[in-house]
Amino acid sequence: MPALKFCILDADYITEGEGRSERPVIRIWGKTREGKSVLVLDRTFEPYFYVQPRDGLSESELKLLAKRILQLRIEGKGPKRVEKIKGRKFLGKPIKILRVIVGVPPDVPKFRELLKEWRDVEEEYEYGVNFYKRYLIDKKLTPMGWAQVEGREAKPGKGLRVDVVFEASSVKPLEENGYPKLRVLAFDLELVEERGKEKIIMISMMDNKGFKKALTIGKKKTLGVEVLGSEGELIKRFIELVQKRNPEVIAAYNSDRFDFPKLQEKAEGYRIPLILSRDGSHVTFRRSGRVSAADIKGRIHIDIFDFIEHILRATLSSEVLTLDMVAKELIGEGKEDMEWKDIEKAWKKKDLKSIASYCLQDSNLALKLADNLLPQIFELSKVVGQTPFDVSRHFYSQLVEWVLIRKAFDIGEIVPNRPKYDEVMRRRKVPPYVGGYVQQPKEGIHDNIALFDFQSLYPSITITHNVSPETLDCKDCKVNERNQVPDLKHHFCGKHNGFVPRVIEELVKKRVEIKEKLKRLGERSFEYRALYNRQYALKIIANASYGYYGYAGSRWYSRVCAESITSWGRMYIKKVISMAEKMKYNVIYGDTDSLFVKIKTRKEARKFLEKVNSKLPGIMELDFRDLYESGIFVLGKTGLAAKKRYALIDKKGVITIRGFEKVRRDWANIARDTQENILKAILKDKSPAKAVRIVRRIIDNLKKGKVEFDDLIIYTQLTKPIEKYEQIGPHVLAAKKMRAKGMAVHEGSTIAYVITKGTGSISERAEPAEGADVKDYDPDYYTNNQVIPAAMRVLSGLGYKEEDLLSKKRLEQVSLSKFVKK
DNA sequence: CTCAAACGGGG
DNA sequence: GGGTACGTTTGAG
Repeated sequence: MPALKFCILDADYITEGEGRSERPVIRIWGKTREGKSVLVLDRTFEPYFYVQPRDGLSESELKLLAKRILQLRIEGKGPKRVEKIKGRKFLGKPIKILRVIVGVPPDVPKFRELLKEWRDVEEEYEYGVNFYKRYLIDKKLTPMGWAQVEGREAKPGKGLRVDVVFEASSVKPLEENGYPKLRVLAFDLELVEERGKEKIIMISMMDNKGFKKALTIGKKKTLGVEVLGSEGELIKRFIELVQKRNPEVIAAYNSDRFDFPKLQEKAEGYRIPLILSRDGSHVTFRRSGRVSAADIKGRIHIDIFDFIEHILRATLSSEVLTLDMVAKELIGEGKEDMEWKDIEKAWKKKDLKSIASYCLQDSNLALKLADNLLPQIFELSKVVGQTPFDVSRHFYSQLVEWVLIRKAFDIGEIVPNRPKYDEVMRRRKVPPYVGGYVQQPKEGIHDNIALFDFQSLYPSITITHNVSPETLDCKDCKVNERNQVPDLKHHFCGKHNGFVPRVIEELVKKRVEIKEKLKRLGERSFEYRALYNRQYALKIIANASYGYYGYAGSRWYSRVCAESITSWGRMYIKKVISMAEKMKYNVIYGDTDSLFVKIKTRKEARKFLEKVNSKLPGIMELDFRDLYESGIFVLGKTGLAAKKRYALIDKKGVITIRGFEKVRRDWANIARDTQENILKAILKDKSPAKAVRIVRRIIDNLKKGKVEFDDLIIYTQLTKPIEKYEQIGPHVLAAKKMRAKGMAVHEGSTIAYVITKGTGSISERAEPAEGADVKDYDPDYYTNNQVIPAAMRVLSGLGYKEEDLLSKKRLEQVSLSKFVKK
């Protein structure tokens, strides 16, 4: 029988036929080693879900139940079969279960709905697993892994842009490494507002085969830019070029929420079919979480921002996830300065060259980021067993969940249901349990700091102490065999390995193996990069497993498990801190699984590490991160629960900031700029006194009216029609005033306003920026609600009070020596 | 104190 | 397209 080897890139399903004969077709999109694009069609897989009968049902009653299910009808159509399944378990205990096989995927929730209230039905399971995900799991297929399809080759039908179509009789996973070279195309849009309407003025594209293009609208020919006659023409040309370049991956930055919705809206308006797919279908939007993801059949649309927001954010030192900051950190290359409004100015001046260079720069960065991140996304796909499209949009909790679901299938465990809405709410309302241990920072500026942290503290605890919902408070092991939780009256079984610890242990073991292999490989090799990314994927999933126990939407939710893990965590970090102190080291700050210690040399740091690790049990291990020249540590707002707020400078002068940059766009520029300047004064000039002087000068300027009007404007969006607001915030009242003046404001408008002097609430004193008089602004508001809160985030930790910023009297000489602790 | 609403990324 | 899926902060009341 003809067979073909290919790498799985994406999967989905369609249906064929109608009524009773309607059936699903699984489609797997892939690529061969030789570079041929493949579409595999599998008609052999059927949708199903599980039904658990009421406890204590006799054999004959069970048969009757199965028969009754089989007799259900939806529009004359019944389930295909009902099977009694043996050997399944639920949370470790044997369970009686029926499997209901239906015609097409949408029948699953319909039939479930019909039988869920029945007296003889206890519960239904696995009705919420997407059909194509179900297929990948049941067939043990892994995206970005290889598979062999057997069956018959078919002609690509009309409108199918693939080299080979294969009708499968079977698809089996293969143990092979690597993946084919993929063509990646990045793009970017520029829009301006013209007469109150948004308009796409440019689209740039770039791919990893050297293709580069900027498209714009106009009449005049411009060097290096292709000029189209209208916005519609522009979009059509973009579609044409995408199809011509025929990429496997389409990447952009924030394209789920911005570029594709805009393209879709415009294309619809002009009645242009937005067909970028390989099967002739339009771009569709799939809800995933709170975002709609733009889906292009046969190609992988990766929104780089989504992946960074969900997964990479935690490892980035930047807290601002703009393309500029992210690119600077990941590829060492940022954007040229061009403020958002400058694009509009350039457009009015017909300065196409500037816009094109800006737009191409964005495509270029998106392409480089894709080049950098795709290998990580692909490894995540392999570990989780879900498509790159999906894993790049998942949260940590979802990654963990899919790993667990896959494993559950492999060992015959029925997957617990997602909690219902009420249950999620109940879980959220429960008072929080004690988290990680925080050793209050010794506030101020410190020199010579070494950072240590536990490598995977929580996963290590989960494995070492067998923390799992079904091993909790077991009755079948002796007291001295148990894993007793330090601060709680709970224990975990010492005899039988729990489901979750088993899965996590597998991840950790694989990671250890890979790390061993890495030691023998040159850092430059392709294999090294791939394996490095694999171990990283394993690490982040293992680390997220703890959070999954405490996540309100979890299928394997267990507050006690989460609580127990943090309890052990506190025990271990306290142990390390007290060891450090016994060795006469000064511990500046400790948080959950990390500690900052005053240590001068790397050698000394290593020595300290060795001593500590020799005293830790099992797989618990402390790591040495880095040595820093100096840093400032600041207490959180409450003073009690210290937040993670510190800034460090390493030996090369690179600044790491945590927890300060939280000033958002609905703040006035004056607050944002002030905060930035005082951080610079402290870290670069090491002068808190200078920082205070900066704030005082700004406050003084505010009083004297020596400020730029633009720096006072606050931008807030109307997210619903004005009439629908219950809470009338400042921007809502400003919008009403605008409307009264005959200006067009509607849902989605961004309202620019300033707060003026006078009486009444802040909202009542909000005036639209356009038409407001510079002289009318309220210096007190800008001082107390903008500049001071922004400044105090940094300065409170250095011992300053609000009064210090406000007082006119000369501040006593604050020298660096007061803060630098040698 | 609670509740509603906004932000993020993009332009 | 197989229910729902973020986490944090500000201002009003």
